[in-house]
Amino acid sequence: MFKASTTEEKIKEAAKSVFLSKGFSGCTSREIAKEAGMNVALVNYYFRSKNQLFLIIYQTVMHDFMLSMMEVFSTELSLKEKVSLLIDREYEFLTKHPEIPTFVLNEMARNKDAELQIHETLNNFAQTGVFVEAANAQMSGEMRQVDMVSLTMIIMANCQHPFMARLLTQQLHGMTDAQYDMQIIKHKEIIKSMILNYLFPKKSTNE
Amino acid sequence: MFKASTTEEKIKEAAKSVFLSKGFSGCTSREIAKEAGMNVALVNYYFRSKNQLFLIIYQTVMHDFMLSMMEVFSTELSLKEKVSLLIDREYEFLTKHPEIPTFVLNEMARNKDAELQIHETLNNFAQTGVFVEAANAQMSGEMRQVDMVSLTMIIMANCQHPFMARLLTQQLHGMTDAQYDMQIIKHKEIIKSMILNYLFPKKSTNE
DNA sequence: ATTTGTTTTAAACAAGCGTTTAAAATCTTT
DNA sequence: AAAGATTTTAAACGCTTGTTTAAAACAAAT
Repeated sequence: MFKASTTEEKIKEAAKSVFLSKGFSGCTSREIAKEAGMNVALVNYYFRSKNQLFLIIYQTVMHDFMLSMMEVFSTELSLKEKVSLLIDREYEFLTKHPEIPTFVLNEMARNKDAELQIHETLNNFAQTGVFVEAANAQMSGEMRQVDMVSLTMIIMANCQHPFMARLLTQQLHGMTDAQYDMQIIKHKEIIKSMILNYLFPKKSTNE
Repeated sequence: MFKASTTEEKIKEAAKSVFLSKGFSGCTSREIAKEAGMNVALVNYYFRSKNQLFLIIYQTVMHDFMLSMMEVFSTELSLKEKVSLLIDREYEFLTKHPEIPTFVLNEMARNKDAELQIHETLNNFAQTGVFVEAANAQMSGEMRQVDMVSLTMIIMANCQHPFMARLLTQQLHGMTDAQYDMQIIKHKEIIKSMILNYLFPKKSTNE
């Protein structure tokens, strides 16, 4: 695997790695410079300050994060298939980047009134038309009457939380890393059927 | 409401409040002292160091957190009723202490190989006999065949995540604090029926 | 009232922080 | 090869960090 060539990319890579694992308050400028294999001053020569560098990293991470949740909505599948595919993609993404949800939520909490907003990604979300699609599916009776907020919460919770609470759950059940990796694969199928059974119940009595 | 009387309790209260909202790396000793209305030296006079004080706070918080998840298991209810009551209690607890899950998971990640373990609480968990109870319920066909790890994960995810991802979800859907508070009340009932429907499905064809 | 012990404070400590400066090293252009 | 511009470094800046010291304020006991 080829690593970054330019100095600027080296810094970004190092910063992303360190920020993701320790958070903004949990690391130092010198730690990032060391990870990038260079002087502290050079980091600031390219990015002016720790905070400026952080903002750039945060934006790219946030963008990837939101994109992973949204690209499914642009497909031509049925709503039920979309939900199923969304869960698959989320687990795939979070297996590669398990620290991202914790990182995003922590930094949003640290920087409440500041520039860590998500307006553009939010607009893209609305433009996919998935809201209208869900409303129609509920009207026709295909889908259970669940508001979009709770729908979002259910999917996010059951996808993200297993990766966020990994340490606690492993300790709680005395599991090794490998065991937990396998558990996650099993768990994905469980929550998928739980969610789909709930959202798209089989008609029982009438019709 | 009466506040703490002794100096030691004042420090503990202040430390708990600051640690919970900002985490260990996100706050300073002087900030805790200020919150307690006193000098920095006095905090160290009672607790020797920032880390020592933190460990005491972490233990009490962790204890409360685990207790909130476990006390339901000691009741004499059926397994289905236990799950239902557990969700109620979790939402009740997390409404009062919404920062605790994030705090616990963050500090576990920061202090991986260190003294933030949970062995005693873990033993109590096994002693409630809920594992045996679940195994029996699965054998008799009363409960779906879901391993205890996934069962734990499902409940934790759907209870804790709405409180952990509050800021993100509010921004995503443009909700006020009051709106989100109401959403949580609605959401609790939704995930309760989703989880119970899944774990204890109504027999359809045979019998 | 004076002594003794405890609690609280102001001030200082070395170390580490984010950031800047100025000089060295390297690359570009002529 | 020399000059100029760019990249990288070592060293320092002032400030904040966690922690300690020594003295002040207070309480209790003789």
